[in-house]
Amino acid sequence: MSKRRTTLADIAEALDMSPSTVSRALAGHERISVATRRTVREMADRLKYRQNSLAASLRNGKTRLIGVLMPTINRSFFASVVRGIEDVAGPAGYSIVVTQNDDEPQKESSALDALIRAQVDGVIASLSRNTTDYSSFSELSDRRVPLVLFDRVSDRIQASQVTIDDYHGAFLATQHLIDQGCRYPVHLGGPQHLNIYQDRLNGFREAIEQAGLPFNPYRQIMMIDHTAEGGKQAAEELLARSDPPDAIFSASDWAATGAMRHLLSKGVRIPEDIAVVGFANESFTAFLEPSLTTVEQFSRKIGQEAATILMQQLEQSGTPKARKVRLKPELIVRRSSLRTQ
Amino acid sequence: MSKRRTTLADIAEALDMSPSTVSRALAGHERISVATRRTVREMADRLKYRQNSLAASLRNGKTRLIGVLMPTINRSFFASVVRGIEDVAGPAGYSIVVTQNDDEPQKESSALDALIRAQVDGVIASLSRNTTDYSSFSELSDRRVPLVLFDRVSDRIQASQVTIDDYHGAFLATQHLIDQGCRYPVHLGGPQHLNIYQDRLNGFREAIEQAGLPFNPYRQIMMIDHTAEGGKQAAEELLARSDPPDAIFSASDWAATGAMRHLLSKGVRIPEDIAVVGFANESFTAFLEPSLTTVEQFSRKIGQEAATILMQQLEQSGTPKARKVRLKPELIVRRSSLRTQ
DNA sequence: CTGATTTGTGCAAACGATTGCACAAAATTT
DNA sequence: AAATTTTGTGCAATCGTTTGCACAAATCAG
Repeated sequence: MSKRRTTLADIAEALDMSPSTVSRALAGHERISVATRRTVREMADRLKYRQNSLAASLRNGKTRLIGVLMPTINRSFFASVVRGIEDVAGPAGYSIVVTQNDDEPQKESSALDALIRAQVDGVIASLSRNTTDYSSFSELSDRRVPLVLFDRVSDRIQASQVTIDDYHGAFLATQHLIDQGCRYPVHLGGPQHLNIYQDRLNGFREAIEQAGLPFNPYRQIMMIDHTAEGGKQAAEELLARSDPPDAIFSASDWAATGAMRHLLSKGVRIPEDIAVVGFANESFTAFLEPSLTTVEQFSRKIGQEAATILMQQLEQSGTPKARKVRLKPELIVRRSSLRTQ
Repeated sequence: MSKRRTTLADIAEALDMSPSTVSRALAGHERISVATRRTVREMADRLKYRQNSLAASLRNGKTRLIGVLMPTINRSFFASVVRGIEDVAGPAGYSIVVTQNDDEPQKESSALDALIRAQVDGVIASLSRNTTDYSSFSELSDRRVPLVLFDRVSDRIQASQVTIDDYHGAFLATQHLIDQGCRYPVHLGGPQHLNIYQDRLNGFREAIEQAGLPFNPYRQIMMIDHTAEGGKQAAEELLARSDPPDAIFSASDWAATGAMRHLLSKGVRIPEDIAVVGFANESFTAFLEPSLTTVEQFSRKIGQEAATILMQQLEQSGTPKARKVRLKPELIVRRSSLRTQ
């Protein structure tokens, strides 16, 4: 059997021409006669030739590989983003190398290392929860590898950004709760060094203040772990208060779900006693009982945007102008917050 | 600025030695004196050298890249599998290239093409729903690229396989329903040319027959689209019957969820009137009302197993012995099926 | 029919890392 | 002190493609 894979040289030999001609013929170079092009293509087919992109990349400095770095692929938001990236990058002839940081800065930098070694043409990344040292990223810009950040971004890194307007989403959600007659909403927030959680909190506060309602940050903001369990614990704590809230706006669907389950198990009526709104529009939220009002953040679209921007930066050589795109989120009103008829 | 990235030659020049020595020093070659090794490593650090794996791969024929091909990454099962693959492959120094087939055979073969061109060392794949032509896969074996199939596999492709025992999972689920006193369960099945759906159906049938209950395939098996909507439609149809079932075993959690919502909205009590069991243990199923009994298929574990097998085949050169691993699923009993106290 | 283009192809040098072979210097043995 | 082994390093080829330059043959203009 032919142990070695067929190369340009093999085709050349079979056709008694030089590898250069074969290369050009396959590339559709204009100076190669149509006849030769056909012959070469046929022989290439017959020999099942596949370009060795390693060699090609080495030669021309482009791999058509794009690196993706995210906390974990294993969560619907991020998986959707990858999907969105693929939507755009795939048809453009790019392949995707996925790496994860597990919210550990150390894994982040080793993942970036791997991507650099793989000579990816560009990188799309969301920061780890604990990233404080941005030097790993500066290595990218040193090497002129275009970078697009999404969701968890930082202005301290020189890069394009794709985010959703978390502030606006939170504002809409809170305003909606107030519209429904809630007067004392509580926000389940996340780590404030991440812009997304900060923005959601700000939108929450702003909506309350604009409505002229009293606002007590100590009573109306809880920092929690954004899991179902974290939501449950928060709900427990809230119910134990002498003045439980009449609404909960969670920065995540998971915590909202956990809270909701606990409240229901304690006989609290949703939304009559306490209205609940989540964030992310996880696919299952429509099927909860009651169905959960939440904020759609168009994760797939985020990936598409990020990839589009990256593609642009890759095509136009030399122009590094960082772009910032901010998508508008959308409030999805469902039963968990719908008090009025 | 240094436009060009630093290469071995740069380090060699700075240290006034040959690239060969530098290469060996970095690789920790024993014949290089410890002193030289140190000097070289320090200079490499100072110059921020990163190996160009393209060049290295081209030279030694290994890319330390593994290709993953699946219907869509955008579904929790597959995202988890990727996670599992990463768990094993990452620490072993491999990077992952993700491609999708969207259940279209044509995309499947072009994805494989891309992987071949990228010279991946091995491939982990789940077949597209409609794969009938296996020639794209035979190109892999022609090129001696090890292949591990998972979940949706085919014996017509020469490759290792990692699956879960769908038959057993379905059997357990159905047996449980019978234990709970159900006498007339209906199965919501999927496309029978996929082994997984076939196995689930067989497990269902077998459990009924072993229990000595009557079994009418025309009344007790429905082929549906496995989405929430598909489940809802199935439920509608079942309720319209003169003899509605007393249990539903769905081949997916999504259909089970859709069915459950519809049943509840029509005043059917779950599990008293109709017990429901799903398949997959999607993360949200614990939070449905009632919480959904389902079958855990250890998706992350599947990925880990597949990667482990692939790693083995990559390390031991020349031994192609295909392995088949079949994981045991686990029944997760929750309220949607728990009739007895 | 001569000189200027155009057309079609080949040569050879990259791209960056690795490695078999060679060989000098140092260390060891006799 | 000579012979042998060990240690440390360099030379040069190689992996498979691409491409600037060169050049012959064919075509065209005058």
